[in-house]
Amino acid sequence: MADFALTHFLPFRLNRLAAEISEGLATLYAERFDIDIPQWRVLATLSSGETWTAKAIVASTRTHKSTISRAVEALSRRGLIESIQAPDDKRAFHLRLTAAGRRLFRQLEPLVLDYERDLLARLSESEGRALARGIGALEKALKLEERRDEAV
Amino acid sequence: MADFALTHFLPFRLNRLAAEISEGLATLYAERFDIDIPQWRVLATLSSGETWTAKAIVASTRTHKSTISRAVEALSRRGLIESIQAPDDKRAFHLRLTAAGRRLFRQLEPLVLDYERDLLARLSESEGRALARGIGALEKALKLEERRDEAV
DNA sequence: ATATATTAGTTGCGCCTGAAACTATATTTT
DNA sequence: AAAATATAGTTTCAGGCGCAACTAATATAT
Repeated sequence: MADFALTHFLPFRLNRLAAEISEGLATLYAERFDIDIPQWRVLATLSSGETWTAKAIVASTRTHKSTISRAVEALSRRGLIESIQAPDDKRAFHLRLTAAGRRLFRQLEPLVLDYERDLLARLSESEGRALARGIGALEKALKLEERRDEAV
Repeated sequence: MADFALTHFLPFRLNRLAAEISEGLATLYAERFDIDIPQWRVLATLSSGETWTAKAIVASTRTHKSTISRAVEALSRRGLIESIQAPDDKRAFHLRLTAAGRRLFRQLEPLVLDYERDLLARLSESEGRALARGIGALEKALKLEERRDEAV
């Protein structure tokens, strides 16, 4: 029987990579801005300036709706996003960054982009391309690609 | 200012992929064997037949020591692994699968290998190679590679 | 029109996790 | 050799998470 090697097993390797990379990044913005991962996802999603419903953020980020709900509440409490009841559906809310939220995101953005850039800089160009190709293929296989039509 | 797109951001993409893939896999073995992810990692690590200390499993899997401690306790309680005090260091324990543990792993192994195979089968050969290359490069950049000298 | 089913978002609850403190043993320093 | 420091593994505790139940509103079926 061939030996099973956890450290060669794709799900484990992806998990370990994601944990390692996320932890570094999350520590970065937690320390300076007291933002956690779900909150970061909401801010980043809203960063384009468009309004999104919680439902659309859930679909786009594949994060549980209770988690998004709590992140939205925390960000609202801090005045970083605002929430306007949808006129056509009183259950739903159009969310968007406030001026303070945009200001915070402008500080956040270079931080996280630098983090990503520094990480990718440790790969050769062709390794970087291979990574992008492999990840894209997996996303396609799992139907995780961006679906613009999900946004409000 | 260039628009920031969370869905193109490497840490997010890795996280989402890992979550999606792990969840499917973990559900698979949770349902049939009542094993959770940390327990799976311990079993898989011990599957070669060698003995490992908890410390070595922690280093190899990059899982928190309290998590490994609890997984080891649960597996011991179920008689799937045994724990022998190290003669040269009374703080440490040499862990290994029992006969029942080996039996369980023999059932588990084809399940998880099929899962991985089915996943990779949705990629073309060259996409699969790109993925392996990209992941390997990231692991190297983060120094996550297997370190055989950490065992025992 | 009314009843039924579905949907957007929230909340209570139990579980898991990691940080930090702790115990027992080993190692290093003085 | 005693004291100080480090290490293997456990445990307590607080925080975060997902599930499932819930509320309020909307859509569908009869």
